[in-house]
Amino acid sequence: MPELPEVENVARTLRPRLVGTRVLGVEASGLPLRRPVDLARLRAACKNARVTSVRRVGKYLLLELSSEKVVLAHLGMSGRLVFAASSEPRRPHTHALFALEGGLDLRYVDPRRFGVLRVYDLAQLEASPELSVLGVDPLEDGFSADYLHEALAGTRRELKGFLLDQGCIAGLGNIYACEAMFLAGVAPRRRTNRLSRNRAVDLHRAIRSVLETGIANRGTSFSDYVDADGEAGSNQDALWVYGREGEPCRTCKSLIKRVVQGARSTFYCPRCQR
DNA sequence: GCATTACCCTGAAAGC
DNA sequence: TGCTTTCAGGGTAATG
Repeated sequence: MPELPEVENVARTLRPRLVGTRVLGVEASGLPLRRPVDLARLRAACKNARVTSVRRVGKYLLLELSSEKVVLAHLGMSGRLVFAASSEPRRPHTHALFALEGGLDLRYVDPRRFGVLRVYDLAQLEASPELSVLGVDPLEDGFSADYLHEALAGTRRELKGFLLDQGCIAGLGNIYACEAMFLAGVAPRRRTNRLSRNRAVDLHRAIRSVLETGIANRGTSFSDYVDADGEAGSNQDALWVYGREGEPCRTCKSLIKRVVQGARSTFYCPRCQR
């Protein structure tokens, strides 16, 4: 389940082999992802264009091209963007394939098809329906303790729902939201407007910390996630609460609890988080 | 404005 | 063993 750290690692592993490389052609399975894939538009944007940069915004990957177009990709729940030799057989659920010069492919594989693959004009990217609604990226300078405190104070939602809202903070998903709440010592059902400035400072620090740790550990690989080189991450071994229902808290030994909020599981320590 | 629910989808795990 | 059911969840839309 790719969240910000996993997408960041995909971007980092794509860059060395992708930037400066020419795309020779594009193929697609014809099956829709979360939205249909417009193969004609992809081909027109990519054919004989060079990749000029690979960026990440929230959970979105952006491949900028010399054609002044941008390929926007979201990996959904089970999506992978991986390199493969063009001679290598295609794995099942390969929904897009970018043939690169040098005999290499970049392949988009997504069994559950919750992902997104679209093309935008570079000049219109920021106004796209995907990016225009995003809040601040938590690794960017704009994500300060002040920003977070103000955003928390401006609503009275439950904290967990706030953290998952990409319009507030772009890039947190279920795993890192749970981990950040644990590190900050805040209960998932706490109303955001009831959090003091000190608690906001703690939460800000915790969000940065769990994301940076996730990146350093090359992502959390529970089932599907691998980077562009096909390598799994190790952050699943460093989690405090996520997926640990009924197991002892690593800090106080209380049993980790699970509740459902907005149809998503939330894991927390009832003693450490208040 | 916000919470809840359904939906999209497939593979893994659980249940029988 | 083998079949069926349940569950997982990111984002969106509909509903209350």
